[in-house]
Amino acid sequence: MPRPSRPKLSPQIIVDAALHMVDTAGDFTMPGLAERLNVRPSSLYNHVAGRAEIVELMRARVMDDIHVEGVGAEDGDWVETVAVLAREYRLSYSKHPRLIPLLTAHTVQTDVAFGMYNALATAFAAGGFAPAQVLHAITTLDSFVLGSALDLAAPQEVWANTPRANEPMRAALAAAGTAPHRADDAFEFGLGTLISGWQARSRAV
Amino acid sequence: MPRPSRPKLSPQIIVDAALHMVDTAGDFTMPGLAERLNVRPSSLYNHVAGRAEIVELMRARVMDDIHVEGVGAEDGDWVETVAVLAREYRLSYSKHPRLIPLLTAHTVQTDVAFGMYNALATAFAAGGFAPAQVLHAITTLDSFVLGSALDLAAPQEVWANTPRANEPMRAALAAAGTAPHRADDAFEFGLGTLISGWQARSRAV
DNA sequence: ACCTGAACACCGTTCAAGT
DNA sequence: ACCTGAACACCGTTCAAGT
Repeated sequence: MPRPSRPKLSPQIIVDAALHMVDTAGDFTMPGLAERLNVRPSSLYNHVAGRAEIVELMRARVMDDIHVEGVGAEDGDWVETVAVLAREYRLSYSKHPRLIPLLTAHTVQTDVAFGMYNALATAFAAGGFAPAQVLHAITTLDSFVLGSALDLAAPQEVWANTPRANEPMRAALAAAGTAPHRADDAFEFGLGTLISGWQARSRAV
Repeated sequence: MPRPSRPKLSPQIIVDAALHMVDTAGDFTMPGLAERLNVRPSSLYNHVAGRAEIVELMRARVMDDIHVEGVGAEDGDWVETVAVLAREYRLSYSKHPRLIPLLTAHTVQTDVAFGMYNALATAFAAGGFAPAQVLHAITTLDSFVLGSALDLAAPQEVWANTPRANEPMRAALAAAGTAPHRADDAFEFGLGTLISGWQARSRAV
């Protein structure tokens, strides 16, 4: 069968399949992708430039998943706006935790996330931060969310049975347990810490 | 020349060369490594298990570079201790920024960094945090430092000429400029934010 | 326009053969 | 003990050939 009346492939279809492979296997290859789509590897190149472009399309997919509409108008609470955006940002990552390591391979800062950056800038400016501080605050949140997302992809029993922990560390590990939402709790705690810090610095101005 | 009286290779030598390749080229391959060491690729396997182990050895090299001795004894200021450790932690990453993406590929939490985790646990416990919060605080710092390190590997003109920025964002970008230490400033700002937040929560207990 | 088959350069790894 | 050469399976990509 040389060519069906309707194409068997599209960027859309390819990205879906690649994302599924990453979710289940932690990575993807062009031959593996082709097999999954019942196609020869060379066929993929009729729709995407190559492997790198597929990664970028997955990045865009995740970023587009972030909802910013409506959040954080002029109606006041900049702290709440930042918190909502941060959670939304991380939530979109958490849907495909194993994708994150692939995305950090190049750190190509596409402008896909600009909707969120704009919303954050508005919120921090409303909080009274100077322009230079606004960018730093956004960068801080960005670093924290990305780092937290990497934590999601880590194996569950990260710090299990560890003989080399001292007393405070051992107590901390015992208290945290291996709760399935340990990473979630840690994220909320960290976000709370950042917000407390921003509030303190906002008042200090 | 089949075999010299003294070995031409060692894990030490291999890691040095790999690190140099990553620093200059952003990545390394087994053939490239071998060529640089004037050796055939298969020779490498007499000293390391494979490519993955080389990556782990580079990770260990970076982590061992962190100095924790002496810092944060019982002598009081837990905030200062945390700040020193965070800077030390990030400094060791910043010496090989292009290595970070390779390290995040697996997020293997080796216990190489346990000296620092222990020191952090002691400091946060001294700050009055409950055991469960201690682990969350450490995780927060870990995420933030790792995310910041990735920022270091990013290209310089990250947010250059961007038409889609709104007014607050544009002002922020203009204020920050493309200072060579923009990432450094952002890190210090973020660390300050976290510390303010921890202090606020410490007092609140 | 889009799928295929064959080909290429490259990679990571293994292993018997050498000294 | 340690380097080599040959070999293997696999990968990403190209491109002329088909319809």
